[in-house]
Amino acid sequence: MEKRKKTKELSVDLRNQIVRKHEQSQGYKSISKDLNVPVSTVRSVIKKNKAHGTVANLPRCGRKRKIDKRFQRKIVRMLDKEPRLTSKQVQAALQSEGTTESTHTIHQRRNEKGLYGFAFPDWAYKPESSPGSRQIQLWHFILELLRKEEYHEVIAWQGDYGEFVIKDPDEVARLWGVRKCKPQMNYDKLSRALRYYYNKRILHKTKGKRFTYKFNFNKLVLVNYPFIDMGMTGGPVPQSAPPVPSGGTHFRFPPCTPSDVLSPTEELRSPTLFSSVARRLARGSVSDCSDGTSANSEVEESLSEEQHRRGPGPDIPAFRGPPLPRLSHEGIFRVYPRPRVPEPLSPFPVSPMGAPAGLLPPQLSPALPMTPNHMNYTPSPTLSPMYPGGSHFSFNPEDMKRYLQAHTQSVYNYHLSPRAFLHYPSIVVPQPQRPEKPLHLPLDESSFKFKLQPPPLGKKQRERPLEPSSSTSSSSSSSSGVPQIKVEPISDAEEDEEELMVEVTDISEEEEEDEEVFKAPTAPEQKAPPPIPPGKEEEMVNAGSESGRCIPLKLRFKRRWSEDQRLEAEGGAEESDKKVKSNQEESKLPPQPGGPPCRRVSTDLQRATEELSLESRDS
DNA sequence: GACGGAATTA
DNA sequence: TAATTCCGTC
Repeated sequence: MEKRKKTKELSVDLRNQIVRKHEQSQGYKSISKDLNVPVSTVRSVIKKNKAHGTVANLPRCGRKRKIDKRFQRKIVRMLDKEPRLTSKQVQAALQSEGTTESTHTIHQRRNEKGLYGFAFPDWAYKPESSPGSRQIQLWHFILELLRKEEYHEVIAWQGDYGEFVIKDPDEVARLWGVRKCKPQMNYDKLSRALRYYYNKRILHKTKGKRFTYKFNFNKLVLVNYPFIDMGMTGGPVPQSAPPVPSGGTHFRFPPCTPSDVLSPTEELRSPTLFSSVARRLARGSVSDCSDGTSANSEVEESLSEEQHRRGPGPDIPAFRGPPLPRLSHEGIFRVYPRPRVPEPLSPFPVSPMGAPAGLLPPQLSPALPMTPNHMNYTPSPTLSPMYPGGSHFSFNPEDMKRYLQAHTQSVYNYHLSPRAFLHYPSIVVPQPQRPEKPLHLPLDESSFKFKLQPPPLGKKQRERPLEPSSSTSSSSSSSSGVPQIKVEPISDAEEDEEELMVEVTDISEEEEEDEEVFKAPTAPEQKAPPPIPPGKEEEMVNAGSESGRCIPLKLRFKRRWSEDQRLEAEGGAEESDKKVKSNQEESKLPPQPGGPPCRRVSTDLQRATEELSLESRDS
């Protein structure tokens, strides 16, 4: 197993190197020589990588390449002059010079321009206005509307970073309906779709503001570019940094298997966390991309299935600690300065409406800085990751990197998930506004504070009587000083830390496995188990556990509760100490002080346990 | 209005 | 899989 992991890691690294070299137009043989790998490996790695859409389909070696290079230079020159040229415009220009080139190829050349190898996934190039296209995703459509000035009366950026307000819900819904060929579309339905984004962490609601939502650009970036290697350059990008990523873009090879997603190094940081994450990943990776052609999704996505069950984040309590002050945009701006430069690489092509052919905006038009980073961000209520003047959401990897780096600061401020950064262990998380109580990213397990939380109640559970275990905790919560699974109310101030809490919950929710941990080997069977009546399996487990040393979690809580009540009655001042002790002892010794020996199977006890369970359920 | 479950659809 | 549709609840 160990060995296998190592090989995997090595191969990922190797693959990255191969890809990078290939991106730098190095030939297969040369790569093979440099990296001491067979040419066939190089070929297969590159082939695989192309299949994932992460490497631009670079022209092959040989004569054809030279021709392509010529085209490329031409296109590049053209795009240098006018980055906002659409591929069609480039095509037209080339045609006027007697060269025919498909827009697809121009797209590719555009990708290769200056960054060699970072190709945006196909979805990003979907023609933005292809009426009737059912492929477009709502968030994409929203972004589209947001960047068009003509819709600013309908929907616009407003308030916080990434926050937008739907000024005319009916109109937005209508537009969405038109786009999706759903004439029956209305805001109610549209908003339902938006609400589904809460679980995916793409969007969340700005509480108290009508029709106001907020993008989690972090999530969008990670969903669509989960393999941008954040760690390779590190630190702020110098002011002189080129507007587009140059040769050294760090784009990881997309994982072929879930185990590739998390390198062993990452996993080592918190075996519990990461192995758990990896397990989930192994259950299936989800693509968040509209046409399924693009990069895989990442851990967060795999986690979201649980979040989905659990309900939206904001209702989940956050970690304890004082609310963190919001970072000013200026602060971020200062830390990561960046020249205003044209953005030729936006996945959102210039709208034909926004930039009619032949009437191209000046290079430094307000529409140009269109990256979702803070660098171009000047505090203003109307500003957004995308410049209001009909600009673009940039998936330029360097911008993504800066954006993410800047956002590590704002993780605490903008509802961004610290979990997202687990994928990028090398990222330096600036902590300029740390309170005394540091917010530990769960990289260091020992410093990670767990808070037990019951799973949130679904609608059904809310309506139905509580389960035995939860009724125990809820009944215990009525008496003070009693150990309990604490459910803390979330305040708006705490909301910012919500994500971390979710992280904790994600792990602690592995209930089945947690129970396994507490279980001792089952006692030898004494008699054939009677058929378990439906709905009584749990009781049977509880009862059965009495016969062995198997103490299910729920029963442990019950015992803790009665024990603590007893202690409380005695007025024990060293209660907490005892709790810890008893907790420790509990795991070693058979509990039930004064009760019958654990090994003796008492039918009375069984019955009592069953009754208790039933009672709890009924209450 | 906002939320989210459930069933359904493409 | 990403909505769409409907609807009960807060």
